[in-house]
Amino acid sequence: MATEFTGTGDPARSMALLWRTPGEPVSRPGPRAGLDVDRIVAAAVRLADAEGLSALSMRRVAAELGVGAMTLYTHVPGKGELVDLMLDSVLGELYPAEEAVTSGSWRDRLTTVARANWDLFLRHPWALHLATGRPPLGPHLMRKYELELRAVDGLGLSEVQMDLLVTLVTGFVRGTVGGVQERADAERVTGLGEDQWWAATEPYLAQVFDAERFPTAARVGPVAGEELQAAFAPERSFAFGLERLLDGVAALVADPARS
Amino acid sequence: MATEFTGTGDPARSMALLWRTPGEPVSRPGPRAGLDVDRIVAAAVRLADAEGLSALSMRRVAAELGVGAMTLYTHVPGKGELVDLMLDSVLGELYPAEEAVTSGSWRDRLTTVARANWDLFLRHPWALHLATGRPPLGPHLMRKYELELRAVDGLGLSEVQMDLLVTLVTGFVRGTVGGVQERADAERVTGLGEDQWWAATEPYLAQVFDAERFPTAARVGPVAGEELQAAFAPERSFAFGLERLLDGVAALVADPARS
DNA sequence: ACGATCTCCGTACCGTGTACCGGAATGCTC
DNA sequence: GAGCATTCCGGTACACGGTACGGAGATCGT
Repeated sequence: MATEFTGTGDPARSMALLWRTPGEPVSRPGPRAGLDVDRIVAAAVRLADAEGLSALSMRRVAAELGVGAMTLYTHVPGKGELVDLMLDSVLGELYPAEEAVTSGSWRDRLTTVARANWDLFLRHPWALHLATGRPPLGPHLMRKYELELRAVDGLGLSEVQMDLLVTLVTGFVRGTVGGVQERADAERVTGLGEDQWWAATEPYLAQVFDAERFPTAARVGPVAGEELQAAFAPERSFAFGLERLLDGVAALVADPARS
Repeated sequence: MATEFTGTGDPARSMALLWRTPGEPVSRPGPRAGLDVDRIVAAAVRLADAEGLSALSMRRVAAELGVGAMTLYTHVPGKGELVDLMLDSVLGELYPAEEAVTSGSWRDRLTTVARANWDLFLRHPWALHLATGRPPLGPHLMRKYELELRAVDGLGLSEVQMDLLVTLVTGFVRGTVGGVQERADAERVTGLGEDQWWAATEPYLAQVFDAERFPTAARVGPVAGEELQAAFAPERSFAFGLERLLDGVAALVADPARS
């Protein structure tokens, strides 16, 4: 699994691709293209969904499309731009019904935002491993930002507070789903199930673990391990964290001047 | 920058290395080793601190130590185990003064936890890019877990709630510092400063951005961009998020049965 | 002195992103 | 219809990655 950076390509070329700015509309010489950007992006997303970001190589994507590796470079400047396009593409899946983010109580709206991001990361785990310090400013990212801001609009918060709040909620989801996903990824990478890994590790831990040095861990660890290993554990973490977060937001909404 | 997985090696071998279980204490034949695990780990941490996780290759670490690449494999089974050792090693920097996490109000204690994790990730940004679905259960990770649990002990919370809460706070820090760090990383990877990148991108965005479709973004974006681009912006995000989180925790502490 | 055992490491294999260049297909111009 | 600029396609090659393999030399117990 590799971390890819978004926004590593030429900004002009990236923006043109993201917004699908038509090149020359007139008919030009040369053979008709048997391939286009959308098909490449779709194939890359399918591949990354199925086998993870580490399986996403130009050769693999090309093979998936039945073309040579270098053919991709006719349509996409490089892997960096492809990753940008993949991300903006899947962001288009968010909020198919806009009303869900703009109507109801602010608590419901923020829950919708969190849940939507959660689901998206579950569908496309590779998106977690993208470093979006230079986000691909494509149409779907813009729409996402707009709708999430609307979810916190009209609460008497300042513009900066609104931005901070949206970032906080989406960041929380990113962190939480990351913890969940990393366990699943580990299973695929190591080929060992969680229980097998634990069975192989626990005896050695028992040898070195000093319950007198770590009394609280000795007390909490087993209980938490038991309780949070079940299938619904991710839901538990998500729900618990979101409730705390929303309670904190409620305090802010009640008194916006507190921060 | 690559995401590395912790816990990819043989559990038995990994645990023996993490806890530095002595092998055969008697003197054996063969030349004296000119290298040991600690020196390798220290060199690897230095390298990753300075140049990022993507620069961390076995060849580079070996070169740093003035030995051949394959020499490392005499002391460490592979790169996966080396990463485990690196992480547990830097976790040892946390909480040099244990009292800070065990005394004072719970709000102060949790602030200390968050701040300590924040500082650690700033010192060792590569740690953010480790997928810890199978955490290296070394002595320093154990100590970290113990101390962070103590920070939320005695508040009337259940064991599971304690574990969830610690995970929530550290997850929040991870997410927040990630956003900050990714910007700095992007600058190094692309060689473009944030302002240069924005200057190159903004004209294209202006061409395609439709203020009527995205009115809220049009209103909030510029203000937030202005306000949160300054040097202290990371601090702002961190402080804002932590206050919301702690306010939410206060509601839980006041009424532990609510979740 | 011998043999077992250990440290060190050169070579090699496969996989990566992509620069470079040649060959084939196409549509515009004349 | 001929010529040609332009475009698509993809084979080859390079530097770099982790590490399997096996050999050379050092050092100990016997």
